[in-house]
Amino acid sequence: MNLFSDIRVLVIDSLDGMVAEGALPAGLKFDNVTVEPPRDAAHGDMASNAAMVLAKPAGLKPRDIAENLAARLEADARVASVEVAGPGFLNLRLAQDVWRGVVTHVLAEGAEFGKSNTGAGHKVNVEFVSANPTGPLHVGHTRGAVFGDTLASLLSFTGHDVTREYYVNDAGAQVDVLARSAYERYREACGHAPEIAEGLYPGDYLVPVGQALKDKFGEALLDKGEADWLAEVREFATQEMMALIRDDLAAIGVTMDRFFSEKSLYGGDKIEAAIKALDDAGLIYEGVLEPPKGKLPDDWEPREQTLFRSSAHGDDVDRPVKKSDGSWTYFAPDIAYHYDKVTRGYDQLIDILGADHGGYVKRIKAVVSALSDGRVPLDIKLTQLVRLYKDGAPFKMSKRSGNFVTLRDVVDQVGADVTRFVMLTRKNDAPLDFDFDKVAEQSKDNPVFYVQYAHARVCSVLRRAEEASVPLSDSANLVDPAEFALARKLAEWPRLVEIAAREHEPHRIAFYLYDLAGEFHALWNKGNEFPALRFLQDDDPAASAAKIALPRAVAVVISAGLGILGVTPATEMR
RNA sequence: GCACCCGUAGCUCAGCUGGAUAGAGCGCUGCCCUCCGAAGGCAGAGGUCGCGCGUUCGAAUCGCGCCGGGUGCACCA
Repeated sequence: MNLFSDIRVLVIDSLDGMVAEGALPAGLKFDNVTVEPPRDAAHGDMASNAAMVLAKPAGLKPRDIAENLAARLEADARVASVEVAGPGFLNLRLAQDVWRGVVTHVLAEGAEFGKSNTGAGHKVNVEFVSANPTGPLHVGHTRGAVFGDTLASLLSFTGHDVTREYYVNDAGAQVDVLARSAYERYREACGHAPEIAEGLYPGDYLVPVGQALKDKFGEALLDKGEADWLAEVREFATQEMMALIRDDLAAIGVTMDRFFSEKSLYGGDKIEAAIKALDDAGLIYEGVLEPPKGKLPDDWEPREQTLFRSSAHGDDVDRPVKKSDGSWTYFAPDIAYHYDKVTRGYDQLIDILGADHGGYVKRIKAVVSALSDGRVPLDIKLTQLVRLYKDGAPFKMSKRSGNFVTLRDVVDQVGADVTRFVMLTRKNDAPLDFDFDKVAEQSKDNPVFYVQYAHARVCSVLRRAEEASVPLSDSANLVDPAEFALARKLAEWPRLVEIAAREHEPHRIAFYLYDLAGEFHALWNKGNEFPALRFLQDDDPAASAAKIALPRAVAVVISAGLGILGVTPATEMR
């Protein structure tokens, strides 16, 4: 149930009625008619722009349309009053029983409230994290992990068939570097001093891998040349790293449905098939790229290469798929991977990348557009930097020394719930400050706490209600403006979910929950001043039951919202 | 030089397929516990929505051009 779309249906029906009676010309499109919560509560519960958007095509004055429409809307039992305001807004006030009904409805629906079937029959693939299997996940990956996982949950909530997928870059030069780094740790385990050359991965996390190699191979690899051990060590170390990464993901509650190996694209004809598909579309040719203007690399030389005409699908320039020596570029397996996704029958692809990969967006979109004939939309979401603060000062990370803050560090210090919520307190494309001290704080400055506290307060009330043998009733008794405001906020939940899912913006859930908690805390405190507004009415179980329905409904929605975010709702916070 | 992202209150940021007098938190000022959890709440001050054109009944939102900040820019993955 979405109260806003319900009322919009009422508006559209009324407009149809006007058409039937000749008050409006036939053939009007009502697509642009909206029913929304007004920014200013003084404008009522809902506002519609119907009269304004229809005035021109209908050749009528907005206010004339509005007044006719208003009279029709007022005939509906749900509508208490309608006023025509400003240039032709319709400001609706709904009957008090509608808001009481919202509470009842929320309680009846429980965790189902706000779910929708807008995504029914839609297969969506969300690819995220996809970090190189060369070490543990760090904070930047954490943001992408939380964002992707939450978006996936949100899309499930709206009925989509969602696949969470991780693309494993297990075929490039970086896994050779991993293998060499692990080999040094292996030598170390065998009693030799390791030589961690410049360019190798220095992190301690490879020490146990070295030990494991020794356990497996004994000292058999020591005398061999690199050519003889590289493949085996690479395979082993990559497996170990993926195990590490899976554990990291599990630590913040992320479970992938599928890990797609880049290596699996080689050897068969996967890449060849993908390139052929492009070729069949006339998008592959041999050519020489122009040097970039204004920034000429020192070693520029014209080279004839196999190129993908990505510029035909929105990219700025064409992109090489083969190097001048005939081997594939890194881009070629990316093409094959997205081709694979397209052929797996998804209706929508979503890639979540770090902002430093912004330069690849157009070419990948070009690939999907070309290979799906424009049928499969690809949305690429970039997640901006996470800036760490500790004791009020920026926390420096140095990749070169292997001294970076890992996902594990963060989760160990502040917990998965807090980490997840905080990662969504900014829009994905805005930089995020992550302050270890602020985030651990239990005060209203900390949005996670603020929302959790609201939920815990409801649970506290319910515990007391049980002690006082207050029966639970789904019928709410709302009288005060603060109570109606809260019910109104609850009614926005399904609409908010719909928008967040459509825009692929899970942060909206976090912001909504913060607002909802704010309305709840306001009402709670009003009970200090006006005892009649307290949820528990002394020695009056029936009155208490009617008052408790509203906070119970709040808890239902907070719980559902936090569920999408992957955060546990706290029942007490002592 | 080109592309993408960002520019909203002193600070950090929201802002709904374009809607009315642009919001929140922090900070600042002043208040509220014989009272369900004050780990909370209420009120006040504070803004040329970077700038300029344009589209529109209506622009923070859409288009174009500037200015400022970030990121990325040939066979490296």
